[in-house]
Amino acid sequence: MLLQVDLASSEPLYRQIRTQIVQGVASGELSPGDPLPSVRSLAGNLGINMHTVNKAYAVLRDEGYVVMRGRSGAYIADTARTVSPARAQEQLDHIAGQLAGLATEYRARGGSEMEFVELARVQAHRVYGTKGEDDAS
Amino acid sequence: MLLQVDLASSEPLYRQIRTQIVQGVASGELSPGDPLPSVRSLAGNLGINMHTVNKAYAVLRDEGYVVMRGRSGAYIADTARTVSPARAQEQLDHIAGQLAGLATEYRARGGSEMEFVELARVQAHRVYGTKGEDDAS
DNA sequence: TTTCTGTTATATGTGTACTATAACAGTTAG
DNA sequence: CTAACTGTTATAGTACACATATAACAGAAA
Repeated sequence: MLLQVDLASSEPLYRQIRTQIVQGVASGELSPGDPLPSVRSLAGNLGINMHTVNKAYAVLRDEGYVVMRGRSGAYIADTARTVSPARAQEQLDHIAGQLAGLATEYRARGGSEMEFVELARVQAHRVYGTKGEDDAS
Repeated sequence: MLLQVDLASSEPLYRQIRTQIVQGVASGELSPGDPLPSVRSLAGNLGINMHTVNKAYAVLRDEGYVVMRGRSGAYIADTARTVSPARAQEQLDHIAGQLAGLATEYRARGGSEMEFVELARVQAHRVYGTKGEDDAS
């Protein structure tokens, strides 16, 4: 798992790190139990401050993506068991709200409903087409 | 077109105003040629500063949603003719990127590709089901 | 010409992001 | 048990975005 940050980006550094970890989980490159580098070592490698990495880890912890184990450090969590049902619902509602917002923007541009759904389908296929080692329960 | 802002929200005021105008365009409540209130009067009605409204209008102008006409004020633009092809492509790429990001978040939660597309379809239907007085060229 | 439009300039206060130094409690390798 | 390393918290400083406030400007229209 190679992490990197773009200092010139308008996206906050801690957000970039958080997103890359989530991408790793989504692609299957990171699995439950996998260890994350320590906040100090990662900060050193990226050339940024320790607290910036710590904030990214804290966000991932609050979102249920990561669990902390004392000195052992941070590990990828089993999201299905770590995240509370209420929190999971919040996150799903958030994604749904975002989708509605994008649909609104798309419609304001004059795009049709069918075109938007098709665009979503294409993007989803791109994302899910990456290293899909997932089981279908 | 009734505009309102939430001072307690984490979303910037100028962004709230911008989004509501776009929503009006999407729903058909606002059509090309419709006038917008002056920055001073709207600021007065909302109880906020003139520059905050002015920033919202400037963003809408840059995005092609609004055109200015000297003293007459601001009017809803004909987005199809006002927005340059290059700018339109940028905006579409932005929406596609956002969709990919949401798909990634969804997959990291353990959701399937089919479920995500279905969620997008439902949200799109909600958005497009609102006052659809659009023509189908 | 007068009035109103959006626009720009400058200044102030607040909140977030990032950095820097320092110390702390918990866990674990030795 | 002890020393070392983990994430965590506290405090402080800088930089930038957001919102406010006051002021003035150029352009278009009543």
